[in-house]
Amino acid sequence: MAQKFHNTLSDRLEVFEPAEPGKVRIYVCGPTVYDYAHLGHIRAYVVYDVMVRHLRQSGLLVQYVRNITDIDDKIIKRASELGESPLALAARFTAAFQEDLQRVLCVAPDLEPKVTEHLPEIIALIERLCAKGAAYAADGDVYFDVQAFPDYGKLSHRKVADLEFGASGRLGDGEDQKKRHPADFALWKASKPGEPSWQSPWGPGRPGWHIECSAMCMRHLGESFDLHGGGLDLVFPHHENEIAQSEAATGKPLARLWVHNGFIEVNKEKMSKSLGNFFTARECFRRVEPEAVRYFVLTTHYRAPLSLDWTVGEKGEVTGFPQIEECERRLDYLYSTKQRIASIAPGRIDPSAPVEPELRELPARLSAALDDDLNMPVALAVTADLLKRANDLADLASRKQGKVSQGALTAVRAAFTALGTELGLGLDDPQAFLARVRSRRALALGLSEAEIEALIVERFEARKNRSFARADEIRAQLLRTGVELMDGAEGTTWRLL
RNA sequence: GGUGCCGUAGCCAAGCGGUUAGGCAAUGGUUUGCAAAACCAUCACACACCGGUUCGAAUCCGGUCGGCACCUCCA
Repeated sequence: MAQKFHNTLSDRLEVFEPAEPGKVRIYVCGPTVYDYAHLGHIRAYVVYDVMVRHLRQSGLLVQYVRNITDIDDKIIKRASELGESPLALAARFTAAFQEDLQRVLCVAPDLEPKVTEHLPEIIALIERLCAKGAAYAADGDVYFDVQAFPDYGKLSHRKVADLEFGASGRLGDGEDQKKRHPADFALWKASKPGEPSWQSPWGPGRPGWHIECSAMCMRHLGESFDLHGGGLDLVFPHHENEIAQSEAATGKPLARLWVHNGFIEVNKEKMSKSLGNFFTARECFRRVEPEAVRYFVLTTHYRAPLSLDWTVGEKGEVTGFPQIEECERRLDYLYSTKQRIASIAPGRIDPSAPVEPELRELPARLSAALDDDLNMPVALAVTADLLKRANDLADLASRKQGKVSQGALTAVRAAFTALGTELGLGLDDPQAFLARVRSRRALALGLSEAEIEALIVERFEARKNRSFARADEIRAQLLRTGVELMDGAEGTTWRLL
């Protein structure tokens, strides 16, 4: 089965074929670790996580590299504000980042290289560029000479002549006077006293923003590899510059397929650190299950904008994220369904009954959706179909004399497994997930689980004595506080509205 | 100024030239001591607007309107 992905380089959907059959080498630009990850970061890394999971599920051996940029101007600035050493600050936020991604069930990359561990590679690459005449030193800095690379602009589809220099209003720090051309960018920056620095042929300094990715991806994946990914905002200048400095040095295409994910938007604007309109992953995890955040990312195609809403209280404080809460309810449904399937009694299973062929096709449909430029919303539509069919089976098993086909159950379980391996959904223990969500909601409403349970016991006694009036009174009383009772074959359970 | 993206039924969201995408909400039904959950049905002859191409267009082309992004901080 062939995968198709949108290639930013050609701006078209392309059939994805790894250079080495059966093996895929992927590099995804990781974060600059000067703060906690926000939802935009989570979106990006969940998208590439689904991609990696899907490629692996398709039988490919994937080598997944995602860097950590642990030295940079913003890290230095934040560290000095906090009175912390830049490296300590970076280490702290690296750990937080890894923890956040783990909570949204992202598989760890095979390698997570750090800039500070690749200074020799970075310096060697800059020297190589200088030797080729593609870079020049100026007063302790080294710049890439854009005019020496005729292909400059091929990724972002723009011409150097068309660039509006200073459009973002960030020029004038003195760098432009050292540059031969305004589009030239720093490969190496001389350090100021007190800043972290490394020795180099140009004096003490630190790497520019783009060179580290070129050095690290080529170090770990070779001078040419299959797929390079990142956020849409990295297309220009970051990835354009990566291409320029890598290809100017090697003469080979850096990556064949360039994939970019869209932004999370707030009030139709991009969520970003600079606009200050972001929510950290941690803030969200306090209100919803991390897996619901993951599900939320899957609800929209990865290249389209994903718009985030939230509710506010009287003091203007954030009280919730309705869309993500909705995703949590979908996961509630998913886990309840899984639990229902798991609890079908052996006596209710008919080993010889036939299986609807549609049930067996579910994993293939899931896979086909992802083959098509990682169409996650369609994968969720397949998921909805699975859950409906699974509940149908569970309903059948709970009917008088009802029996379900062993083959159907096997097919449903296989589909659940595919859901976990391809989308990373439903990997938790159903009971644990459902109990956790319920407890958190009860806490948010200020309800005591023990009191609820006590009332359920009282109601059970009332019902046993056929005192339905009292039973209904308890139901109504709990309902007023937001607790809904559900009488099932195995006793009464409850949930929060 | 340059380069792109988006506008789909009450809300969210697929779609890439011809067959019911899907979800949420709402309403009706099956089920239940009463409920909920679950399932079924309806809402759905929707595709910003105006032209054009085509046997056929949400989908292709041209234009208009509205919104957004990038043009050296960004996932």
